[in-house]
Amino acid sequence: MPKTPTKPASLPNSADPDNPPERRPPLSRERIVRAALRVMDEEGLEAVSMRRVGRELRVEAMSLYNHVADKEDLLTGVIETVMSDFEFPPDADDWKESARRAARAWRDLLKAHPLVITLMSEQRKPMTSIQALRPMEHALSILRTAGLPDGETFRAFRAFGGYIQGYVLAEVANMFGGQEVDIHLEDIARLLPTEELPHIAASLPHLFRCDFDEEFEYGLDLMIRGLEAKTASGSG
Amino acid sequence: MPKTPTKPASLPNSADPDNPPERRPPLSRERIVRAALRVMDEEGLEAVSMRRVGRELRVEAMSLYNHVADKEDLLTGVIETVMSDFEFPPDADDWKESARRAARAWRDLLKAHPLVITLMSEQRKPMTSIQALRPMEHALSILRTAGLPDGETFRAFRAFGGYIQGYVLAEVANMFGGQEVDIHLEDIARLLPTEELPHIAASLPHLFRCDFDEEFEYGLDLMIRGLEAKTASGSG
DNA sequence: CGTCATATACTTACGGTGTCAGTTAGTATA
DNA sequence: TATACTAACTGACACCGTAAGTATATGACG
Repeated sequence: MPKTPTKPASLPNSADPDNPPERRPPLSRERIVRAALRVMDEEGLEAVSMRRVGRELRVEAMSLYNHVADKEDLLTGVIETVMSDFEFPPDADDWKESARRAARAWRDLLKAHPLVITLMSEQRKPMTSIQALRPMEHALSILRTAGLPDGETFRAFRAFGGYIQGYVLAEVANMFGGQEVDIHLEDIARLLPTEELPHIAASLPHLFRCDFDEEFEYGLDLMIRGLEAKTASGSG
Repeated sequence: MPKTPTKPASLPNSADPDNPPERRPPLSRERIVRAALRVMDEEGLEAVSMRRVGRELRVEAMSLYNHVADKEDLLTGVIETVMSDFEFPPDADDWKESARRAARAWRDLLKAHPLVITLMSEQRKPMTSIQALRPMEHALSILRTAGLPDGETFRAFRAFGGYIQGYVLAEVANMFGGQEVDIHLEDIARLLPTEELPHIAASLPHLFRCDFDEEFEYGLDLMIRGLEAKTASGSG
């Protein structure tokens, strides 16, 4: 008996006296994307399925397709939404300080949703929405004030951007250790061929108890000093 | 008729006169991992399924489980295999040149298998196999010769490593454009709100026709100069 | 009121996924 | 020859993205 509507479920039923209307707010791309982001943050990237997002909104998976083209479109929306949450720090007098602030803000954003970086890595297409481009515009404007020749601004942006993304990726992915994997790393520390990998062995304590904030600043300093040296000595 | 063995298939049949033995080489973790790497390189990350890898080796998916614990283990193996293909460049007299060579080798490796970077981003666990650690050891040994104080070597490694990974990630993921997406980017160039994003608009030509090799060297130079400045002026 | 159009949510179904559990065949040893 | 072991295969389950079709609520217009 496939067609016995035992009850009209409890869906949008405008005239049902006993139970209240119980109208869910209407679906929208915004609500769907936010739900997907929530699921991603709380349960991981693998958990983000159309069915799971639908359940989050108490809706069947196929209903989502009224608002997003497909799953890839949904994930693109997630990236754009995260980008649009970028908090622009106030400009400082010194371009170096402005650059530092922007870099920190960028890192904070990526760390607030550690999986977007994997998402971007999977999508492999440039970000085109205006919200996603605004932080980039901000960064370019700062680098301009560093006195770079016209064609070099974008190079510097790529260099800084690369560093920030790469650093955070290594950080959140636990690529070279970190507090969260201490026990495991201490195990491998025991059976590490110390004579074959002496420098790694020597670095092990720094691998364990590293202050990521401090180390991030260190690399940032490297880039800024390098840029400074370059602008001082003319175009390299 | 589920149980009529019409033929013993053509599996390891030691005594079959008409058709030759046709013995496939025995399965092994190595062969499986290499097959997975091949599928990944040729058909993308999504294509790497147990069934697909099995088909590659003319074997059912479940047979792979005799040699790998699960899919994650297989993918870990892929990463380790790629790492073990790292080609150590000869050391130069100058540590700066050595660092440059190592950085290039690292980038070359990541670009040879552009999807391993996504893979590492997904795995989110440190690399522990000796092959995977050897390139890291090499990098650390170079940075030691730069005259860094003991505790700073690893920081510098993280900074350089972050830059390289991040740059290549942005490069292969087409995050900020590149030749492969020219047409698409030229489209968005037309409808870019130039007055709202002036610096991006000004950078568009560099976004289109950028020389990734050259830009990579630029950022590398930034880091090296920064490190130089730091070692010259004492511990920063 | 009736009726039609539109929008939006639901249902079904297909071929794919990872992998648990059970089966089979070929080989080495007792 | 009997036994044990290894390494392949088979079937099943619960999930996935999504094409195609169906049902219902709402608004427009008579």
